[in-house]
Amino acid sequence: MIQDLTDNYAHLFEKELLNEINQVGTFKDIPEGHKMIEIGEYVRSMPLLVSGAIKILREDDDGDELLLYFLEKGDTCAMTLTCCLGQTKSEIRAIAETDAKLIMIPIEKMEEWSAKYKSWRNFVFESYHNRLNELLETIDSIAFLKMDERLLKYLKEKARISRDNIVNNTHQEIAYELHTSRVVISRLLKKLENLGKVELHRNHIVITNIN
Amino acid sequence: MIQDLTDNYAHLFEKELLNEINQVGTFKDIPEGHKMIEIGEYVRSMPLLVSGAIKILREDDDGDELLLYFLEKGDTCAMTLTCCLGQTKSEIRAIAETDAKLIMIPIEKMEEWSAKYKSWRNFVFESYHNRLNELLETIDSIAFLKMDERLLKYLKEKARISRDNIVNNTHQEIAYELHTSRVVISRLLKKLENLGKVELHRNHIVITNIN
DNA sequence: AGCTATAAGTAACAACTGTTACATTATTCA
DNA sequence: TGAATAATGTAACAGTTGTTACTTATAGCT
Repeated sequence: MIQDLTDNYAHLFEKELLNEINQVGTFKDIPEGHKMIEIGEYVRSMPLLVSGAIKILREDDDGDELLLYFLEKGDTCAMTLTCCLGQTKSEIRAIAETDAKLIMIPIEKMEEWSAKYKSWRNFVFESYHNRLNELLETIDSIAFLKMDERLLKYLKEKARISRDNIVNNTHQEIAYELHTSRVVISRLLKKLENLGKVELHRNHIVITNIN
Repeated sequence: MIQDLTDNYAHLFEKELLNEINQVGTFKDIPEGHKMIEIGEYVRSMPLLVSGAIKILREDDDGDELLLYFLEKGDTCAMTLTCCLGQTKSEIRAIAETDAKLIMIPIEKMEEWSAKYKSWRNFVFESYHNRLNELLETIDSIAFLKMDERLLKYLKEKARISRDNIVNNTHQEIAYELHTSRVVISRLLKKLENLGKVELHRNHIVITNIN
């Protein structure tokens, strides 16, 4: 675990804090698709993401989903932070987008380290900052873009995360995450294919032109 | 200023911190409509809202606006927090929705107080928490609601803030904040009037049925 | 190979939202 | 008062998105 810490967080935290993390943190391996947090749950520890990607989803009263953003290496879940600190229920669902490794920190340490380590405070503030900006990005997409632009942006983001320009999702799955219907996605994807931007296959889409 | 501090923040902060705020904070009176923060600006001090309401707006590349949420008594601007700490440009615009009073705290104190006072850290964390939840609410509205429902929600929120069930805006202004067109708003307002939910007048709307 | 389940393609239509154009009403101010 | 300006009402139409229904294609499995 020392190695993972060093690789990902050493530049952020002072040595003493790294040692503490190493002592009280527990390492976790999460398989792709695993549901890590469900809406309404209480969260008892804070994850530091070491590798992989986590997708964060919102749901409305009818059970309709919406993808908010992805967490990646070096990120932590600001929503979890607020849940831990405020002892409130989770407002979001977290699912492993890829296999992921993370370090879990018991919530008791949060307050202690915030008082003790400037680097920890900065990390927490920075996390909030990043998450606010992600949410603003999401709002921009929903409010200002049409569905075809949102779809393209979504595909590029997915391709970036999988690192091979392939999106391993069915049209139905994409429709869920963008909160629209399968037929709409199929229609728009076909247009994108005609424009030479993607190649459509069963269960996956190849992004041919990343720009 | 002591009085304002006591009324609004005394239950949050320890005595020593209140004294410090009183020493370094400067009191500001803001008239309705005043633009407090513009997108792209650097922010050099942090506002504690004592009375009134501030509206927080997002803008896209074409200059189209969208209302994100309102700040009210006891709130601070989490966006400003991140700007101050990270020395980054503002992602949002802030305009006084009503006359407002606030206390400005120089950013240098942020780090110092975060180390020194638990109550300050809690306040900052709580602010982030609240702002994240406001943004989630905003996302819910845009993503899951149709325009008529968004409009009704908007009117109720405005009425709550003005405390007299009157929304002092033109259809055009409402259209800007919801990022749609004047004609759409006029059309939907007329429907709401026919349903007995509002009374339409020139330059203002009376909410007759708050439920 | 042939059956089954799942994924994707497509047409037709409905609903909602956005746009243009113009009429009507209210307010301001010279 | 009367002209100019701003706000609202309304119709007609266009574009986008959502829905239904059905067809076709593909992968997995016996």
